[in-house]
Amino acid sequence: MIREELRKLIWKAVNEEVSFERPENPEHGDYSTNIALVLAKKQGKDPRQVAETLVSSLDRRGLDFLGKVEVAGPGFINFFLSRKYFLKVLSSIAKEKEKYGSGKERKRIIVEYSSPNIAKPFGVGHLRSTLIGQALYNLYKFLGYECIGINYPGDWGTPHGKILYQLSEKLLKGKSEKERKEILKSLTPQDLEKLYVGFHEEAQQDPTMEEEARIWFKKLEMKDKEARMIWEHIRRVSMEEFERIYSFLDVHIDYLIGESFFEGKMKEVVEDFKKKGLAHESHGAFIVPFPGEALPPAMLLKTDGATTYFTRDLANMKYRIQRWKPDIIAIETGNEQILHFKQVFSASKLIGYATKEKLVHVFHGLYRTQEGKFSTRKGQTVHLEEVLREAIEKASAIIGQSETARGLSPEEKEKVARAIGIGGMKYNDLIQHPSGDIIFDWAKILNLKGNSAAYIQYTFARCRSILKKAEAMPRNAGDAYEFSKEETEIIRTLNAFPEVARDAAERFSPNLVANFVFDLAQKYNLFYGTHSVLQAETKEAKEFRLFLTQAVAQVIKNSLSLLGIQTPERM
RNA sequence: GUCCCCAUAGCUCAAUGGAUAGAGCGGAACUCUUCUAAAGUUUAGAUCGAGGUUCGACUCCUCGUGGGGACACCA
Repeated sequence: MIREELRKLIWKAVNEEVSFERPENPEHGDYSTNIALVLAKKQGKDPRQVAETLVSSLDRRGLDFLGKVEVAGPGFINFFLSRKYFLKVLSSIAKEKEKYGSGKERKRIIVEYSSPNIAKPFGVGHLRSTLIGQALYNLYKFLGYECIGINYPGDWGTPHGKILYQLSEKLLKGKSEKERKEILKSLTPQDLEKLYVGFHEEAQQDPTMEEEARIWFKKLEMKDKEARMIWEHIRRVSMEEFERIYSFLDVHIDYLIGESFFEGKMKEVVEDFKKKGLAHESHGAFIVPFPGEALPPAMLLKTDGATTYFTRDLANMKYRIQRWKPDIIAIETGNEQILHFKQVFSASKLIGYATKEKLVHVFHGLYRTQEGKFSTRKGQTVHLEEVLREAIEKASAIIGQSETARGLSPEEKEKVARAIGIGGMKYNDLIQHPSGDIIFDWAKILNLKGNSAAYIQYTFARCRSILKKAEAMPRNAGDAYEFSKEETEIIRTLNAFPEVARDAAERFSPNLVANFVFDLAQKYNLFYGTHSVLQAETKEAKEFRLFLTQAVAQVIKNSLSLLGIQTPERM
């Protein structure tokens, strides 16, 4: 990557770490650094002077990617890439194809994401973790990391007492053994949702239900056969539902390790903390303080001796680090868990479960309506499939009118409609930085114009269409051709892709990739409107533009695939 | 009460401390005998407030205002 080369170049000259930016304005070069401003400040000199001196001392031997280097403004040093290098970018893409931009990091990362709750519906809220997590997984894999994706569903804890209570009271009571089996076997996710919502409504009138639920969970913890059997059915029904949704969304998570998995592993954690004197008794509970860290203490054991999710997550950390020895652990959840993970990470380091591992909590904001809160109670949940179905329908309608899709079979059209509908849903989420709340807006998700997945997919299809109509692909981009402003802009953008992928991974921000690919598509569409590829003025121009078009299609595909979005050939 | 997240155009979002704060939607006006008009062009429109640090602040610091969340027996 050029950024690294330039860094080395400056390092050789002044022994300083520098950062580069890619200026929006092409007049400011392809890369720019403010190093002279920083140095001038330190040395009390004139920044432009410092910049000039630095530029003249650069050892440019053998660096044929570099064009002119100039000092501008208050003392920026602007680097322009050479024509030769621009052509090389295109041939690299042609050669490396889906590998263009990828890396060879030999590190290992665990990404925990999705993690829905058993017995609750998979709403739009859970979608965020699934999509962001999957995109991060894809990104790190692309950079060469060995990725371990973990789905950590909430399949344990008092909420499950509620559903156990509901099932046994409402559906199973007074039934014969055979009937009970039948009922459990034919249980649907909708049944579970109804029972769960029903519990909260009824518990308002009858507070004793909460106590009953606790008793049921206690039974489950005590390995009561009956409770266990019902729980397993609930778990199965939920997981089947989730799997169905994952496969619909084209999401694949390597491991399914739920909270229940750590049931037997928490005693050990409590012992570890006791042994090292890192936890103490307080008001009958057992807590871990964080001296000097401005964190409130976290609870390891409740007064009744039961564990908490803090205990569970510590067991989880210990297990993961021992089993996989990762370099990075990234956990994707809602932002309401920020404090919790600060505590878990700190405690993991205190106790020594984690040492050199980089622990990252990637948190996302919640879905909201424009008016305010999204009330998940009382059936206000928006069902994922409802949204998707509508998105797909809308795409179908447009495909029906599309001239170029005319030759497609109904099955193919359906496939394209799905790619567009699901892509739109994913893009709507990933275009935004994870941390903020996200407004649930039907119009925006269903939007097929402007900044949307469909716009980018459409641009890809345009490229593919041109390439198919061209009789032959040129071997290289034609040296003789002097490219235009629009074409230069596209190459500059293509060159940025490997760096964007790295920045997005490093900052855990898939939205950088989404922004990038939209920008690329926009630039190609601008080019498309001003230049003809197949009817180009000269042979050289045609060859160059075909080569460029091919490169754009490839990089759009690489980018969207990082986001988990498909690129149909025609639409 | 303490801590955390957020605040940018009418709406939804961008912008590793950099050069003229970018897009999309919506509004107004245009461009299909021309490789896919799901496109393109033109146009109006914004950094919550007050201080501070800096050559330079949407970005960093302090104090406010507004929205959301967490803070011992829910996860």
